[in-house]
Amino acid sequence: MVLAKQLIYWYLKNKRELPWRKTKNPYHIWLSEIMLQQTRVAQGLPYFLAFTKEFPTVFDLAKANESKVLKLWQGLGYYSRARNLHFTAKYVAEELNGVFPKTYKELLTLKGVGDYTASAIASICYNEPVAVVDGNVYRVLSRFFGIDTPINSNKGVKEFKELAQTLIDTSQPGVYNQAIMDFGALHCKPQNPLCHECPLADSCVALAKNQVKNLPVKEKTIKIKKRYFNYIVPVTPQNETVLEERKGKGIWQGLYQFPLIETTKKIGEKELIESKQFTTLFPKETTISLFYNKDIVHKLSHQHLITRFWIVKTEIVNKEMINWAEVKKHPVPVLIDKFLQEYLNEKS
DNA sequence: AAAACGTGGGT
DNA sequence: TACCCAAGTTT
Repeated sequence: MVLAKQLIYWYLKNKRELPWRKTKNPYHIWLSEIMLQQTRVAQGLPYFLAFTKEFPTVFDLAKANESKVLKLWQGLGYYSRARNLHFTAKYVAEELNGVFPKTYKELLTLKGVGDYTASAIASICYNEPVAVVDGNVYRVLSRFFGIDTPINSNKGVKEFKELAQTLIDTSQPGVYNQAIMDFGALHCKPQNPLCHECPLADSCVALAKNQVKNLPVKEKTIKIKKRYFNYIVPVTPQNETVLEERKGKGIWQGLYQFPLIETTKKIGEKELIESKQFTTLFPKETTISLFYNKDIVHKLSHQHLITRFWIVKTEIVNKEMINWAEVKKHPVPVLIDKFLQEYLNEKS
């Protein structure tokens, strides 16, 4: 296929030197692919280096406890990836003697490994000719072929996967897959693609029809929900506080936070200290103060958390208390980590 | 099978 | 500012 050859030619000239491109070790490839799901290379790179240093083999990762894995993952987001990563590491280490599955089909059975990741690992590590379809591939193909099927519709997913599979260079599928992705990331970018110096300009349908900026098509945007978080930060004379693990469904599962009083609308100090949750937490009198003089709005992909941090000085708390020195050992959301940095800085 | 799941960079 | 979107997967 001409397109494949052109992409590979471009890739060999323009590719980025990345640590996971020096190896076919499936542990490293798997780790990098999980980290890069919905994540830019620049953001994932330091985490890849930290993980490979801390856990040189899948056995090392399997041995760690989940909290340590989450701590190292802290700040990378989509924490289910870290939990699935750890689960799969244990599975591979304990059930498969540390040997990763070698086919697309078997790789798909691993937790956290979907169509894209199975294709990436199978092609890069084992030369299986299975095409990856990530955000870059959707963009490159929709423009090059002028396809306006919404990429997040069932029809689009199927259509693009089938098309991608017909284009793959079966003699070097791993190189081809990385070529089309790097081309999408660096050249056929979402905004300001480099069409004027594009090796595919002659045959690009979107360019010919002046539709580049309209492709790919994505249907419907999610609507953002607002939530109101009041974090209660206990401080005792013994230099203790309280940290709780987030459990069950929802955001930040497995991460830690201060006791949270969530409300559907803004509330003031009076309502807060009269609330049942607050009075239950503190049996003795307290001194309360707001840490920031304005609300912190922490933005997630699909919700805005309007947040206040309340410093509560007290003798005793109706929860398990820990020393402040222990706090930084726990994995916490970025929202909490930012507060901690400023609070501990101010405190010292 | 639509919705949930984080964070940060870019415009 | 607000919105897009980034090497997607799970439920």
